[in-house]
Amino acid sequence: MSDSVKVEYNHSITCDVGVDRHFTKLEWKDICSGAWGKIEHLTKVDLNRFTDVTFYKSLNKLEKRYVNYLLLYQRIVWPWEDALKIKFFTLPLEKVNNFIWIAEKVDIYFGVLFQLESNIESKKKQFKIDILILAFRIWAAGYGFIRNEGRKQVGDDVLEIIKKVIDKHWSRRLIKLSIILEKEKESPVKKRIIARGVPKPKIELENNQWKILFSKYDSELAKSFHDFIYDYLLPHVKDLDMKALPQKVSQTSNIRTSIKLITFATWVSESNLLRSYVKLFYSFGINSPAELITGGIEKVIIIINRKWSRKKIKNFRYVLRKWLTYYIENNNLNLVVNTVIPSVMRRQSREFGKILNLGNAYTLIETLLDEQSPYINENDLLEFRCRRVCLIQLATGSRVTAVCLLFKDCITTDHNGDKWLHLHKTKNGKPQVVRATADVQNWINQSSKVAPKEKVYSPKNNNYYGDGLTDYRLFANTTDIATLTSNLIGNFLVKIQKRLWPDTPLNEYFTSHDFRRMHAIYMVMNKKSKHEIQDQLGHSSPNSLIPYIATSTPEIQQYYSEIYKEGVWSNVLNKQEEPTDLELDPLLEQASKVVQTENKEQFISSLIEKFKDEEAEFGFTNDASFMPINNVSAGFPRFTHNCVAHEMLNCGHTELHCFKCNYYKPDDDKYNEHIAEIFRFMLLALRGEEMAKSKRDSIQKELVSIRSHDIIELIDESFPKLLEKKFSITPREIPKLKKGLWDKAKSYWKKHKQTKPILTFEEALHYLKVGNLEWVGKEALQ
DNA sequence: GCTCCTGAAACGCATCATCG
DNA sequence: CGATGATGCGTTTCAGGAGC
Repeated sequence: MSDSVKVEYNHSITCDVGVDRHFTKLEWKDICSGAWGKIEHLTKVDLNRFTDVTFYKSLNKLEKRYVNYLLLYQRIVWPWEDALKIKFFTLPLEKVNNFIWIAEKVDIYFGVLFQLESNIESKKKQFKIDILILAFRIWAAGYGFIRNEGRKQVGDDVLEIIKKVIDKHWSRRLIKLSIILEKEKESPVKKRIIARGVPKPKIELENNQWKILFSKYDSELAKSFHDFIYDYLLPHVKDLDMKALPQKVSQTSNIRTSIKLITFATWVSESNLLRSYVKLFYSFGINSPAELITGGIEKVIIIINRKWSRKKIKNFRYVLRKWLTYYIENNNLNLVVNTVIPSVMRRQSREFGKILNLGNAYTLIETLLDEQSPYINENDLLEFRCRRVCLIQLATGSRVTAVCLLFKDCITTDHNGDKWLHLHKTKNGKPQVVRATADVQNWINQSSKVAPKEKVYSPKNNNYYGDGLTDYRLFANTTDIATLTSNLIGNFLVKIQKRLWPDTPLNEYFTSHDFRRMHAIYMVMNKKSKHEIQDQLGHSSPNSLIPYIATSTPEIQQYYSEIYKEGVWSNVLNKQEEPTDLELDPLLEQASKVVQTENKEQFISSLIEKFKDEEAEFGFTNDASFMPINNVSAGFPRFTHNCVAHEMLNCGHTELHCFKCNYYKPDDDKYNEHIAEIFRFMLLALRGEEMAKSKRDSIQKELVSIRSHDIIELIDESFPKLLEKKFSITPREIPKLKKGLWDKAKSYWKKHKQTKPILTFEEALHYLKVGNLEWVGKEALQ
């Protein structure tokens, strides 16, 4: 009888898994064959004792082996803390289905998990062992991977528990394991473990920031700013996921609802600004809207005008005007925004047109093109992807995010057989199509081979300007969970440039946007039409081209002048100038010698061809990486109320134009200030004359400088108009005053032209006052 | 003027390399 | 295998450039 039982036993169930009992002698013989006598006494001990690690440790080697087998057959279950630390001992894992299953899955998914190392057998072997160790540890805690394997199954909740308990050393294996389980339908796991937390929604971060602010600055003003940001501005954010909102947004009926929709990014930046202003105003002792409106803001503006950059001041005025509009309407105040925060009509000198070191650009491009460059690790998935993103950007002139978010099927073929690249996410919202050269097609093919296998979601309301879509993409970050971001491209570029030129300061490194600039320069040099360039760069306004062509080659200057003629510059200067009569400095002459190649389609190769021999001459040419467009850095404070011209009427382009304009109404008490401003223009005229003599002196920087004689003419016109009509000075006195001021300017120029040729407005005012020039003061005349 | 996006920098933590 | 220090990825914040 016992024989028949044995046969039956061996035949069907072999040995029960996951039951609360010891092994029988028969079972033991079957699974381990031997030494029953040495461990038989353990079968009399209560099973619960074996879940105690200290008890386990007190056992001898053979006795421990018995416990190991209890674990293998899940007769006992250890707590997570202990189970996840079990050292692996050679147990016949193949006897349990759970392990056979996972071993098979490792074979299947290794290539997916390690795309660039799928052929390395040793790595695969080691990885399999690691996963089996981990699987056994989880098993020891009572969990199997699929139904009917083990006491319970590993689900998403269990993975979270393991993640918390597991040793750091093992966490990355757990992550890989979770990816396998996620992909397998037999496993209840739905979501893999993510190494780093998913980026928090930006709205949550903003909420936290406001909370922190209120804990320190719980003022009426902070409350008002907060209400503006949340009650008024937030409902105007387009594509906002309303589930993410912290509370119901209250709609007040008397608020204008017809404002333009803004993006989430704009909302975030204005929220940021207002929070920083709460702190700023607090330091001025201003903590309520009332204090702000009744002179507070003016006090602050005077201080920040000295300290802050123009951009920052502009933001300050802009955002506060926006808030004030809301505040006035919301409280039915009888106030005009412009009187509280007047808009400044100060003429601003603009700086743009980054000068690229084309010699280094050549090196960088060559490195990126080199399939076996020692500077780039093609076996690193991230570097592999980043290299191709940069090249595609270079070849198409697209923006970095547009390339990072590309879909897998971004290339289409038209009826002529031409290939086109679809950039579905662009800055201006309109999808863009550009020609895909053979190079581009090649890079996209290579990328698609290691592209993420799953759809990748790109959230819209976070830091990275996503497209809000879940789709098959060409690129992704190292985990394939999230999209490649501009930040990662930036890191990549810094990394390889550190390897390329370790001694070069970081601020001279190329950024991803420089690829767009290089592309634009290339097109300009190849005499592409403006429309072609606009199309390629996806610009809708010709003005946007200026930053890309305000660099320094003759061809580029040609474009410069054409755009200039179209009147783009009319806001800055009034006199149209022909750049043809400008002297080229030696660098520019070099550039003019660059030979044109006709092969326009293969952009990269011809670009390299072009710069190869010019490397030495194309180094950084000066210390400034930005070219000042105009050498009058204006400083004269002029407010809107001074100009009573209709706002659509362009009242002039420099202060001098304003001074002679009939619509100009200066403040009576600002006579000295106006004289000081004219004084500055006199200095400028003198400087121009001097420069005309020494000619070649840095013509590049003076491309659009105001000619001396124009200035002198303007001074001649504005002097009588301003002084006679606005400040009621008799015509007889005016020539005397003018001559006096000219003399003063000339003597200043003689003395200080080497050390300080240009004065800011405030310096000029100070100089005139302290230099005993009472005779220019109005009081002196009376 | 108004809006959208890039880029620098700081931080925090995962991962790598190495060793006992 | 685990401890340790170094490296570097990814997140977050902020300033200001780019585009219309």
